[in-house]
Amino acid sequence: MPELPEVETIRLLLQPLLAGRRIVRAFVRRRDIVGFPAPRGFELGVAGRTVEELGRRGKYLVVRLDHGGDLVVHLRLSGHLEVVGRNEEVRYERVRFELDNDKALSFAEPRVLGRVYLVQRDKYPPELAGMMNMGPEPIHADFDAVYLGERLRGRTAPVKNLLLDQRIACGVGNIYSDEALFRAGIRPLRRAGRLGRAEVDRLAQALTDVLRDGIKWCGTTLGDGRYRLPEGGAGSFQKRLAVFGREGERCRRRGCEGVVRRLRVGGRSTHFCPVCQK
DNA sequence: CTTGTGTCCTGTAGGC
DNA sequence: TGCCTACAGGACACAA
Repeated sequence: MPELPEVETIRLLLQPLLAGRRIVRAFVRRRDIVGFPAPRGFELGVAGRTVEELGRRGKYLVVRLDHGGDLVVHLRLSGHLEVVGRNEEVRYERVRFELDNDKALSFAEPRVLGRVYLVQRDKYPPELAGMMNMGPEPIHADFDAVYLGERLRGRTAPVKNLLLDQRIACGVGNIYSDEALFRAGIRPLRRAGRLGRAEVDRLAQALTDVLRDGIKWCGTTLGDGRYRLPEGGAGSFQKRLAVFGREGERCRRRGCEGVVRRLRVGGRSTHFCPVCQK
């Protein structure tokens, strides 16, 4: 569910609630949610640590602890972080971190696909290889059309697939890839290596823009409301989606008669306007 | 190395 | 109402 803008929003809102707080102890309520180390070691390693600040890398949230520890969280499709009252119960809660102020940080994950890790900052284990091999952040300056062109050159896979590859551009998921392709006027099934220079330019810019817009509007809360802000509110980028989830509806571009179509690309539901995208 | 496909796990929506 | 299937914001392990 959460892509870069959602994780960044969570980071920004959680930061003031957690920074400087001590985690009194941790309860693992579902063992396979802990990616590293073993659940018992995770609980013991977290207990007593103080949160220094919150960081993010792609879709990973990094809670920096004192003594050089990083509590790394990946929300995958349905994970959710929330600060709640100490006695408040949370549905689908998998890990609970008791804080020193009668509140608790709750990690809920109905599908149990998300993971938490406790690692030393200078020594990430192989379980987090995906994070180590991640490409640049599309919202930063080291991501540009020259870089993207290099990575797409010679590739025959559909461009949509490569946008989802975190080694190329981290933080991009199913929603924002569709939206970026729409803004760039490129069909998702186009072979990545066949894009022209102007198209790559537009795509790089569109990725940067759409992720920044997503952050600006606090992310995308779809109908099921699975992504919520840590205080419970909703994001608002869903109101600005051009194609994602709009199959059969009219294209948003002024004067365009196109109807949004949906197809399956690399097993993922994919949306585009057949008029605006070539 | 690249690519496509299946799998992980659970809940929910929609068809019959 | 109840059963069954398909699908879901992600990432990997594979096979070809």
